[in-house]
Order: sequence, then C-alpha cells, then structure tokens
Amino acid sequence: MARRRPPPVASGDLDARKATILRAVVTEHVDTAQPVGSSAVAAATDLEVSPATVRTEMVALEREGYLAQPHTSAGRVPTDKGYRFFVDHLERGAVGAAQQSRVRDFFAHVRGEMEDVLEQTSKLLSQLTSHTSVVVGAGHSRASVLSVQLVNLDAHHHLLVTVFSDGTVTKHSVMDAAGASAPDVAEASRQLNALLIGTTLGSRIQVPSRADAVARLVREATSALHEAAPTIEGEQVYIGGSSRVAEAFDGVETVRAVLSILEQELVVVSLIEDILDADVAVAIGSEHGLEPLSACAVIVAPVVLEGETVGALGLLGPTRMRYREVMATAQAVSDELTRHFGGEPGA
Amino acid sequence: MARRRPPPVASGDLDARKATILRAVVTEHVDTAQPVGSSAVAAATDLEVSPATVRTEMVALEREGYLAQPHTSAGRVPTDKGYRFFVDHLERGAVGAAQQSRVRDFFAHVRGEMEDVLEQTSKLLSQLTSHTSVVVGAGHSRASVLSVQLVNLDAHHHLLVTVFSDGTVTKHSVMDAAGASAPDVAEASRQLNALLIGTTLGSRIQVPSRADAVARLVREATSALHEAAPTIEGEQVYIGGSSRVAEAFDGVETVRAVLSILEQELVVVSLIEDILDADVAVAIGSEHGLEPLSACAVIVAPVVLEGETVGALGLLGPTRMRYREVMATAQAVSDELTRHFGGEPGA
DNA sequence: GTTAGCACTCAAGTCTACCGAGTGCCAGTG
DNA sequence: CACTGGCACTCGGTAGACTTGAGTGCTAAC
Repeated sequence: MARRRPPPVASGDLDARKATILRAVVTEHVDTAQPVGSSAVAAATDLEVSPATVRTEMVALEREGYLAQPHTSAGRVPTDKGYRFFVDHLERGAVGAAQQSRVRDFFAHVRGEMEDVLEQTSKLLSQLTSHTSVVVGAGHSRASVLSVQLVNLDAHHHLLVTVFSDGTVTKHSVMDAAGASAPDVAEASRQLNALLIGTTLGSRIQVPSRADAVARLVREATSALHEAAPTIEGEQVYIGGSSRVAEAFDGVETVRAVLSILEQELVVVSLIEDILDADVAVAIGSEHGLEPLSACAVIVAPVVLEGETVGALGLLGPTRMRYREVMATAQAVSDELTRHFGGEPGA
Repeated sequence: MARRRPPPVASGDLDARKATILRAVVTEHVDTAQPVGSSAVAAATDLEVSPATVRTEMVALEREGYLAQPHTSAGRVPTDKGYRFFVDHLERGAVGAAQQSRVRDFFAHVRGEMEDVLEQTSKLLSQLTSHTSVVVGAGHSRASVLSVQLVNLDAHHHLLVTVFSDGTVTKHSVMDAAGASAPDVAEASRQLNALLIGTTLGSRIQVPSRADAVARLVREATSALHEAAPTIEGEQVYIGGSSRVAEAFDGVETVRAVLSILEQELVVVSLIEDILDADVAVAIGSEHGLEPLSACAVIVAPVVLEGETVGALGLLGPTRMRYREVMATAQAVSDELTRHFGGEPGA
C-alpha cells in the first residue's frame, strides 16, 4: 500500500511496472488461452499492488496498443505489438536438458544424405515444439559442376546426370529424335564434361554448332541443364507436423488457410527468406504481411556454414506460443545442424 | 407386421425400389449434408409413391444396415454399408468435357522428370476434385543399374551416383577415412561399373577383398548402395491439397487425425497398396481398417505400364462424396498418366 | 500514487416454451 | 394386400427471459 517512487529502470519504452504487467498478461494468456484479468495479474506478479492499480496500467497499455479487450467486461489479451515487446525483451532462455539431449542424440544417430537429414530434422523440430516446422535447404546456385554424365536410356532418350560441388545431384531428360549410337553418346558425355566441369549454373557456355549427332546431343544436354536452372536452384522445402496446425487454431477456416499457404512451397520459402533478411528471429501476426497467417507467429533460425547461409529452419504456431522455449529449441537445433554439416561435409 | 414375400427384381440383395430409395438418400445427403426425410426422397425419385410408403421402406433399409438415423425425429443418413451399395451399383459415369479437356491440356503441357510430373499430377487431382490427393510412384526394386559413377567431393568424401533403367537416379555418400587419390577413385568407378551394370538392387555382388584403396572404395560403395536398398525401393509419395481436409470435416479433431495419417508416408503407401491389392477402387469408412480415417472414403486407381503396376493415385475425402464424378476423374487422370508415360518412356 | 468500493457491462449458462421436420402406427381404400 | 392419408408423438433447434459472475471504469478516500 505505502507509496514509493516509481522504479526508474525503463525497459524499452515501457516503464518497468508496465513491462512486468505486460509480461504477466502474455505468460498467463499463453498458459490459459483466456483473457487475463487485473486480479490474475496482481496475483501472478511480485509487484504487490492491488488489482485496481493494475487496471489503470492496463488501460494505459491498451491505449498504447499492447493489449486489447475482446469485449468490455472481459480481461485483456496481448496484441501483436504486445507479443512483439514480449519477445524483444525476452532474456534468452536455455533449452531444457531433456530436449538438449534429444537433439544431441538425434544428430548423433542420423545418417544419410543432406536431403534425408533435413527431412528428419523437420520431424524432430515439430515433435520437440508441438508446432509445424519448415526446413529449407538453400539452392545450389553458386555450386559448381563436379561431373556430368550422359546415360543412354533407349534409342531416343538419354539422361543427363549432373553432380555439383555441394553434393547435390540433378537429372534431366535429353531427347534426340534422330537417334545416336552408343559411342556418340559416350563422346558427347566426354565433351560435356570438358565443357561444364567447374562452371556454375549461371555461366554461359560455348556450345559446338556442328550438325553431327554428338554436337546435337551436347547442345540438347546443355540447354536442358540451363533451361531448368531456375527450378533446380529452387530450395528444397521440408514441412513437418502439418497436423499441428489443426491443434493450434480452432477455427476450421483458419486451419484451412494456413494449410493452404503451407502447400505453396514458393510462398513458404520467400516467407522464411524475408524474415531471415529482415534479420529478425520472429515474425508475429501480420508482421510478415501474409494475411492468412495473421494468427500465426513464425520463428526462424538460419543454418550458417562457413559464413554462408545454406538453409534455415522455421517454426509456425499460433501467436499464443511459448516463445522462450520454442526459440531456444530452434536455436539449439540450428546449432547442431550447423555442427553436423560443418563436421562432415557432403555427408 | 404382416409378412409378404419380397418383390422379385433384386439389384444386389435389395429390390429395385429399395435401391432407388437408397440411391436417392445418398445423392440427396451428398448434396445437402443433411439427414434426408421420406418426403424429400418421394419428391426426388420417380417412384410416384407417398412419403408413407417410402418410410416403410426406409425402416427396412435401416434394419438391414444401409441407413441410420441420427436421432428419432430426424431423416436418414447412409451408413458405410449404404455408400458401399451405392458405389457397387453405380453405372460408370464419364467425366465432363471441361474436366476432360483440362486433364488433356495438363498432360499436353506438362514437362520434366517423372517425379515432377507425379507431383504436378497430385496438384491437378486435388484441384479437379476438391479433395486431397495422393500419388504414389512405385519403387524401382526391379529396375537394373544402367550406370554408376563415383565422384570425388573431397579427400575423404565421395558420392556414388547410380542411374537405373527406369530413369531414376540415386546418390550415396561414401566415406573413406584413409583417403584415396583421384586415379584411385576413377579406377574404383570403372570397376563399380563393371560390377554393377545390369544388376538389380536385390542381387548379391562379389566384391574384391583386397586391401588397397581401390578395393576399399569399391566395397564401401557397394555396401552403401545395398544397405540403403530398402529405403530407395521405397515409393515416392506426393500429396496434394492437404488443406482440403479442413474443408471436408468440421470436427477439428478429425482434421488433425487425418492430417496426422497423411504425414506418415509409409502408412499412406500401404493403405493405397492394400486397397489396390484387394482390387477395389474405393474404400469407404472403416473398410480399410485405419481407425482415424473412418470418416473418409479413399478412391484408388492404378497406373499400369506394360502390364505392370508402376504407381497409383488416390483421392481422399469424406464418405459424403460425389463418388461418380471423383471416380471418373481418377480414372481419366490414371488413363492419361499411363498414356503419358507409355508414349514417351523416361521423359 | 494507490486503493477500496461500487455501479455497470456483457458473455455464457440455464430454463422455458415452442416450432416444425420427421417419424411410426393405423385404419381405410382401390 | 400394397398403398395412402391421417394423426399422435418425438426431439433437435431456436428464441426469449433470467441469472450469474468475471471483469471493468470511475471515484472518493487514504
């Protein structure tokens, strides 16, 4: 009851008490999924003030846009701005021992190609967090060609198999209506190797203009490779736990909208990249500009290898989310993933 | 109460009038999503009987398990058995001209590798039917090796790239702690070719037991290939329109359960294969034994190439589904898909 | 500045009544 | 004897009236 001066330290542009109250509203609301009333806040904090005092502060917080009231006689709910403040002033939490060891364990035992690992990782992430996860493996636009090979399927069909320096492999059909002999194909394969090894997909190649079968094959093959370039560069996307979407939102329409977005890989990739570019770890509500995801928060962590961002992982859940835990998990997995690939390149 | 003999003409084990009534209930219920009353049936059919008569028949149909009543004073709803009768006695419908041309158009313009085509096809299917689609590409367990190549990534890492006769390409990491020179790798690659070309994944290979670098590489590579065999054989699965699940069911829990099943590729594949094996085109409700899908119907069509089932496509929706249209679409797409791959192998 | 007190608001729950779609049964009819 | 019209009955759904209670905003007092 007795009055002392307001505690000086301001956190952001909110005085300490407002910040405490806002934090309490967020944590409480995340727990209960219900609007939070002034007395609940008073009880949850160590401010030792009466609900009435909390109420005045909450009015201010609402006026400043951090809180909202579903209706007059209900408690308060955090707005996107409120969540934003919350995560911006979150002290970095460590991930629990159990989780930590589960992540370690996973990466100790996971085997197989990069693609498989990333897919498994997306499953791991969604299991750990109970949210939908997205793992993006960067395209290999800057990777150079290590080897190409033209393989004979039948008289008129060949397959161009290309191996890149980042360990990815692509294939392209090459059709040849006129037909070519096996030695011709072998010779074309040899010439393609000479032509393409060391180049990247962006670079332009000098192709032979002769009219013989070998030259024709070489031309066909290189054009198949370069025409498809934009698509191959395309990142791989792995989505884990999409069923979690149905748990996160109770409006069927919201579920449908979110799932619908997740189906569009291009949209998902650019969403993740945008958040990554903006150098934020979290996009809350409508911050990312995708209207159907305005009820979601997206947490992103990059996977950096040798100073280069080679991928990213994302977690998508309702704005009402345990940011601390989920962010810590994302960080932990991202770290381990980096270590995993840093330790054994190409595997 | 009075007992008379059942009217002669039976369609299946139902007399003609009961069948008509059952059909009417199904079509009406599919349209309206509401229980169907006797007068609605009387109006919808050309039986020219009064609702009262329809009612007596419906009582019989209910007793025999074709219809059910949500509650005493409601209309009737088809049971799984009712739907089963309906689809079993469905005259094969043709797909509409608009759809037909859309399918044609799709396959006329689609380009790229088999994998891409299948993925696109799953999207097409879900767009055409408004249901979730599954496209399964059979594994290449019986395909033989056309070519293998060992590519040097760095001192201790190599990549085994294998091309199969069905046009699929796999890659496997091969580690070599001791290190090998570039000529060694080339030599190993040559030997692997000699060893593996023409074999299938099942066949056992005689590997050299010498201790030199080349032999070591050859051993490592073959074992990598064969260890992974069960996984590579694994079919590819493409799921399209998973957001449709949210439209089909209004219980959030059902949506979650169905999505959860769809996430498990193995389960999906074996579901489709089971239905295919049982030689039925449709599994309704609990017929397939997957409890979480008991509110679903699954329509399956095989993709047959040269007498061999090389894949399948499935459509998953609520039991309350337009079977005629959806089955016709599945058939049409399956046909075109067969033609597409039959016409231009490997492309 | 803080608080207790109080009047006020409003979603949610309960109760009642009622409507109407649909049924099952039965007696009458061609 | 199959069909029908008539009728009493059932029961989900809706609407309105009332109550409850959580939570608020305001204000006067400390």
